[in-house]
Amino acid sequence: MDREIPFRFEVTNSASELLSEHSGLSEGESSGVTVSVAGRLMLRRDQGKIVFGVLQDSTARIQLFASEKNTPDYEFFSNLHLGDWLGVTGEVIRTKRGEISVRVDSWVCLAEAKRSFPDKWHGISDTDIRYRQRYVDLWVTEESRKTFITRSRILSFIRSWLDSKGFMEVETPVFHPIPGGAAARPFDTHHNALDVDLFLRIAPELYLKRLVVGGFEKVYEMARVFRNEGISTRHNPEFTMLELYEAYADYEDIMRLVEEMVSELALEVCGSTKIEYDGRELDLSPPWERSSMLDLLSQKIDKEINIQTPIEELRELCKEHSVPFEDHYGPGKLILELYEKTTEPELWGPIYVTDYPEEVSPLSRAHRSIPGMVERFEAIVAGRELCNAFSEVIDPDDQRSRFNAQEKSRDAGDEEAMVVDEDYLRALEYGLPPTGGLGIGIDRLVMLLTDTQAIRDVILFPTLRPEQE
RNA sequence: GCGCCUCUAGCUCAAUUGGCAGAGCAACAGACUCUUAAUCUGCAGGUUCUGGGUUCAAGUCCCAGGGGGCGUACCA
Repeated sequence: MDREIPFRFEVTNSASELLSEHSGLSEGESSGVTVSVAGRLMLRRDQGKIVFGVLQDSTARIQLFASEKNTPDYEFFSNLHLGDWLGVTGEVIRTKRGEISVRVDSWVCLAEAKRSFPDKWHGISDTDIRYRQRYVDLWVTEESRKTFITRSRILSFIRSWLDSKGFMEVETPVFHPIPGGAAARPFDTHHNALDVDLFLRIAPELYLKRLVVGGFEKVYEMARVFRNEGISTRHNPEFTMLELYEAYADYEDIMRLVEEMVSELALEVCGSTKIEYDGRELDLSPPWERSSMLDLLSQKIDKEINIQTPIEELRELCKEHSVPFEDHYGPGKLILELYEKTTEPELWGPIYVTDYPEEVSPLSRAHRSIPGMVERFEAIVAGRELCNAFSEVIDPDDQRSRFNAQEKSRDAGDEEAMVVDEDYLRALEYGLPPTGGLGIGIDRLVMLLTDTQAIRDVILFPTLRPEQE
């Protein structure tokens, strides 16, 4: 059946518009209104001289009513395949059985489905097919479509929210000569004309702070970042991170910003600041609880710990709580490991865990009153780390010695330790004002607000091993 | 990386202690003028992920490989 496919089709209404605009029709009544809709044929019920179809567009499903009497090429119409794209023009009616329908007074095939669609009742249960053939999944898995619509709404809400607060969206390089701004293993690549090795960014942080040096006082980027690490329900090698920097602000300002933004976001996309994740309740309304990491840890292991605690004692505690560690770990790293293995897993949140050891936070400014610690916080929401933020290091000499300390641990075997970035130090030498910075994992935020358990469910095309012939 | 589980028709799933590989939907050919996953009749559809092995006989048991899932490690 070779049917000519037109180059365009004029749609007058979406399915959901038709359903709401004609909800007043009574059974068997015709509206007198002629409309044009387009979409995919998802169901077909052949009755002989009449046939019912269900047309789905991006908004809803609406029934088509075709009859031998009204519908041109009726034979062809009743032989359409599930999955075929149609453009239909006709009067809006309500059938005798009460279904709002478009009577097929004229129609055109807009694309033929040459492969048969999945089982119309069961859909696709094989997650591999769902991820690899997302173009089919989106049609047959309602939750999947909803999740990605919500993701889009989340992104546009965040953008307009930040814009309204005077933030400016910027784009910084994806290719980095030096991977920086986070502790992670990068992907590497090569530019032929320049003959230089480059890395895909693991974070946009250092470029964004250069922009604050440049005078853009409030900047943010929705940054796709790349980390060459394992894949799991919570990790995809490429993911989206929101980073923002605000001049003249400290980490407490950022805490207020995060709780305000996230709670308003929840209200917008979930209709409430009280949501449910994985069957558990979560109240996102501000203010969120705050507690220092040392307090939480000390309380958990029932022993007063601080950065002055002797390293032998910390090592003993690690052994005691079966937390693995390596010899080159300093007190700060040992404390962080202890906290992450013993305390963090039991937090549900939302809670701000504040003040981290300087040793594990090379870009965070020294705490104004606690020696050896920095002004940094992570928000734990639904038991997971939602964001990481701090008062930024602004002093170039301080930053240099932090980088040097990172170099040392790199030499000691830490492959993820940061590398000295001379140009970044040069930027700081021109002067960075007090600045608060934030990074939020957008994919995990979407998981939180869509109550999904796998990061693959919120990424349209997650990283998979390529199919083999 | 490591551990456990899994792979049967386009899709969703069966197949007893090892004994002729099946059903529903989709497709194909028909019937039917108000259906709602329509229904009914008929027909067709397979390298049971791949390669070895054990056996009279393997979808089923063993070995190796591949895909996928979950957990764990690294991490956000």
